[in-house]
Amino acid sequence: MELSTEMISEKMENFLKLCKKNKVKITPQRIEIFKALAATDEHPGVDEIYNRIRLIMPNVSKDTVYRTLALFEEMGAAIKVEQLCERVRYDADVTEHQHFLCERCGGIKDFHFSGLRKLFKENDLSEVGEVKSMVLQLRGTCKDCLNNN
Amino acid sequence: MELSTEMISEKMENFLKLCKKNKVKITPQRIEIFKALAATDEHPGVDEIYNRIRLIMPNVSKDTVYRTLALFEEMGAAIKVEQLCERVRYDADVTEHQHFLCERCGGIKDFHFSGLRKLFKENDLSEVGEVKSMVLQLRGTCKDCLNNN
DNA sequence: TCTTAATTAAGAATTAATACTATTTAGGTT
DNA sequence: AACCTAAATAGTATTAATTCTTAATTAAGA
Repeated sequence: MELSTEMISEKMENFLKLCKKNKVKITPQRIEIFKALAATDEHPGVDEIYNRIRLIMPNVSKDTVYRTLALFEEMGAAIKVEQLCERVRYDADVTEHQHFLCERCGGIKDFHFSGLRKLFKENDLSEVGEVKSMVLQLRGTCKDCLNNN
Repeated sequence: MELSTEMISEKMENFLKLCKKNKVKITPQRIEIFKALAATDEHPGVDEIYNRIRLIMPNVSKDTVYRTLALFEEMGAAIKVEQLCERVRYDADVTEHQHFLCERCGGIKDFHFSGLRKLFKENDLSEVGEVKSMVLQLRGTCKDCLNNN
């Protein structure tokens, strides 16, 4: 679903303010990339943005798209859809539990979060679709890292 | 933290049963890889397993480690730590919301889940560490896919 | 022991993401 | 309005995770 023009221009104004606040140069590339991102609710990836931008600016490099999107996140103009774990990692514990990722040491600790199922029943998700699984992950600093510092 | 020997051999027995149940051949590589995985609670990645196995079997290929871990997941002998999103994706909506990933079309829909903060207060996570952020993602089939089929 | 489909090692191929470098440009300053 | 400089960009190279290919090996049932 594409968003309305008014909606987008409002977002664009806000974006330009954010750029000035952050002393970030307003370039045609940045404007087009933001416009492409703000015009959709499809949570596009780098390639989708890149392909769209190339129609208007045939010479943008993919590197620019990567850099620009990362910049938008830093500025608070966009968020990255959570990738909970950069690399594939495995766990021989197949019972139900949740994962805590330590941002300092990169380790993962298991924990049990109670009340999730109950909460799940209380929220009506039929408008979204048929939910098959749910993932809850936490991030922060693990106890070991807190103690060793 | 390494797990106790009894613990591991119990897991190993269960693993061998699973192999037979799934008509999967029991190879020395699979045994060693499972042993390495079951012996730790560190949620190792492919490289960690690979390096450990090479000490015992200097010729295993990384490809075998990849294949074997994926097989373990299929068999139900291990789980993959949730990677919520294979590729980087962005969202211009920076307000608090959750994501629903459609397994059929690959799309992402936004939704709002209420009661999370309350639940968060009710769970004591001080034993794990200092929590800075929390991610809740759902997976399933989105409404559009359900309707178009 | 024999047979065969499954598994493997080794290395090539693929692909997302990042880094490098020479060139260009936004935007403050004359 | 032209000028200056740090920031940004295009184009290309590189890195690193994962997957694929192929020929050789092997587990396990007959």
